[in-house]
Amino acid sequence: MVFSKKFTPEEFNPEVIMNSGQVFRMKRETKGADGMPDTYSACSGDNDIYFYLNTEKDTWDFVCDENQWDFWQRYFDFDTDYVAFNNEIRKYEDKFLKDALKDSFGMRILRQDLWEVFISYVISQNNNIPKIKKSIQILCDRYSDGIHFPKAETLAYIPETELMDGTALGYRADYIIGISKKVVAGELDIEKISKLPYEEAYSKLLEIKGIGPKVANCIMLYGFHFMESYPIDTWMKKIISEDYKDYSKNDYLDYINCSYDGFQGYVQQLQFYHKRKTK
DNA sequence: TACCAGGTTGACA
DNA sequence: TGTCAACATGGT
Repeated sequence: MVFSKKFTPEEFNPEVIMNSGQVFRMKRETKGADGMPDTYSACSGDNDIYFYLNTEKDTWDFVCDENQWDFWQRYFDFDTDYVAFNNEIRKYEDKFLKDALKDSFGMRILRQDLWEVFISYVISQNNNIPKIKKSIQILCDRYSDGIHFPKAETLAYIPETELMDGTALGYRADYIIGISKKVVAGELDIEKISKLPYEEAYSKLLEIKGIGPKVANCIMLYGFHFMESYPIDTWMKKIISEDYKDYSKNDYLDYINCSYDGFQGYVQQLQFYHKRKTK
């Protein structure tokens, strides 16, 4: 079934979203040839969708099972007004952030499948985005149907040597197996953690081997949708030292938390995207 | 060819 | 509590 929605470019831009480092398996399937529009695809849990800009009606047309539409509206966070966030950002004299905003019109923070986010960000540690995408796709090809993400029940029983072989996962394979085993054994309930208050969820995540502060923050933001999470990776460190030279690290974080309370994670996403694009 | 990449762990001061 | 080498591996 097709569901149409009208968006300004400031409200929705899949090109920006899928290249922002928050999601590793949203794809542009066709590079619109012969007057056909670019078509994008996404998959989350057991749900699948594709979508494209309908230039005749000037709508974004989403094609998915009728009973999955609610899921996808939540996934894309369509209930949240990102233009309101942008208007808050415009109030401040922050040149880097304003440039970042212009550069990333249509950014949104997705509500992704918790399990996939968990494993994806364990894979992301000390890694680069093309290689993260590659490893994840190999997992999907080898241990699922090539489209959906492998289940914990599958990953838990793969020998470490096998999981390291040809996947480029390296030492992270051990973490993935460990986490999968805990889920299967019922010792780790990700859904339950996602419903805890911020601080409690964060410290629960840090108890898990393979998850440190950065990965925990990413899971909090991209999985649990705690919009106040502000993951700091090598790029964000670069931004703080190069583009906010006048601040000490603590002063900088105070500035972010005070000025953009409740959507720090969105601000971070704009900054991250912009910095990588203009490197 | 070195250095880097959406870092974390465990050891040691 | 803070610092630091080690960790696998492909991208740049």
